[in-house]
Amino acid sequence: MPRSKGPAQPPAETGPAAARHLPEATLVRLTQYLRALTELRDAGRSSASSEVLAEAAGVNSAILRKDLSLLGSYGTRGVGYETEVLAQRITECLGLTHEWRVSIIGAGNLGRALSGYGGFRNRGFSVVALFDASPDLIGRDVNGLRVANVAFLEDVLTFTRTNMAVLAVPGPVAQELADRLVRIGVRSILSFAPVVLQVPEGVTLRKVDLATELQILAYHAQQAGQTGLQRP
Amino acid sequence: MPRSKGPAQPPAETGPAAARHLPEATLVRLTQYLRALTELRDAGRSSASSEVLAEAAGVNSAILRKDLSLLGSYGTRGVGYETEVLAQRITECLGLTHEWRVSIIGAGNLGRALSGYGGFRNRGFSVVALFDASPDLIGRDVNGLRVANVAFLEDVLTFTRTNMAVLAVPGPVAQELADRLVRIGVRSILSFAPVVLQVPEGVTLRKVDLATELQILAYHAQQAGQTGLQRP
DNA sequence: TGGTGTGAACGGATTCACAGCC
DNA sequence: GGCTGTGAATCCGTTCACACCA
Repeated sequence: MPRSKGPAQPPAETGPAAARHLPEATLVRLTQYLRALTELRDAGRSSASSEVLAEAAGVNSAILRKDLSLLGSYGTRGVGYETEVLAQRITECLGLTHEWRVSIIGAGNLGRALSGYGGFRNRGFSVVALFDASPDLIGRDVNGLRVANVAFLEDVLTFTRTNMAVLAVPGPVAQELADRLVRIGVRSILSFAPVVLQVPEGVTLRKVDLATELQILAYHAQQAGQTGLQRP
Repeated sequence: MPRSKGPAQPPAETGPAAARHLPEATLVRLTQYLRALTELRDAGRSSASSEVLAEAAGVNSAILRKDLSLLGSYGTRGVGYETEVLAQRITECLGLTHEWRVSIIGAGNLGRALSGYGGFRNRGFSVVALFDASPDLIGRDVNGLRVANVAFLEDVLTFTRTNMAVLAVPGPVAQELADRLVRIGVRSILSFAPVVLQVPEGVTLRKVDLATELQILAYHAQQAGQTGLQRP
């Protein structure tokens, strides 16, 4: 579509590239669309309308169309979106065609849970190493991985060509480990440690905080005056 | 709502209550301020400026002052905020003075990790039950809790007076369990299952999706052209 | 003087509504 | 007729800048 002006078209982009900068909120939803598309396709649907797809992804259809329009025109008016084509397009956009090699630092309960999480392998992520500092854990087999000594972190990250790391360690040692990760060249870190981490520009850090999640639930429950089980 | 105009002042609120409706983004930061305040207080600081506090919480000071102003005036001009007083105020606002009784559904790696997570107990959450469907797990002791049979979910939730639940179960059974939780009266659910869950109005559902987090990291890494370790 | 509290400006994201295409 | 794609309007959240106060 030869859009005249408006929100700055990427000037004559070749191929199906486009999508320079996707808003964070859109990114989150794209991953949901991707899952919904996979389910619909596996259920034998070759196409779906924005209404159906939005329902499956748990969002409203207006925002879905808006999001998808950022990737370019991949729907057919009067019909909908081809599940296969669109899934492929989103996969490309998210950078999931590349193989991501993930190391998990910390082989406690959480680290072990993550290393066995099936949702990773399905989506282009391989867990290539699992580290701990405890002699009780080092050398043990966890989900087919041998727990490595975190003293050799740098060597193993290099050897395994790790390009993404998950921090599942206690708060007090998290910053120190993040520093080591950054120094050896890891630029993408997901942290479960309940502390504020400082990383230099150019490193992407995401945080998941379990206590925060419960605290926010508590706020909403309190707001609604729900202090116990609410029989209907 | 008869909103007159402007940013709608709560008309003449009595007592230190106020704070009808805190924005979601503010809630997330309040939990960060709370942690930062606890650390500062434990380090012996009885007061801190917005600048210091923001630094400790990993945000900028303007948004911190804005957030805190929503709770009422708790700072002293020229001085800052009293750590003790402010921590108490935030604790109240978030509804953390009440005791929250959490049941965890699913005693796999993730469920076990969560049941042992120290960050909960410290913040007014007690894990009161842990469930699973597998005969291999039922009856086993995990972090001082006996794994209960999920067949008796309703009875145990009632007995333990559970008012918050965490779903750490495989996707395919998550909706069914969410339905049972809702039916028995649970109104606050945190789900780790990688599926879209439907819950009725009045039930607060939060989702943590590990695959989504990695996918978003992948996007940013790809944007920056980082496909391997980046030596400095 | 130093630092809070807050209107006002700004920017980003969501919703609305419909033109345009199949 | 049905559904996408998208301007316009709206809502929400952040940043700015400064009046005001201890």
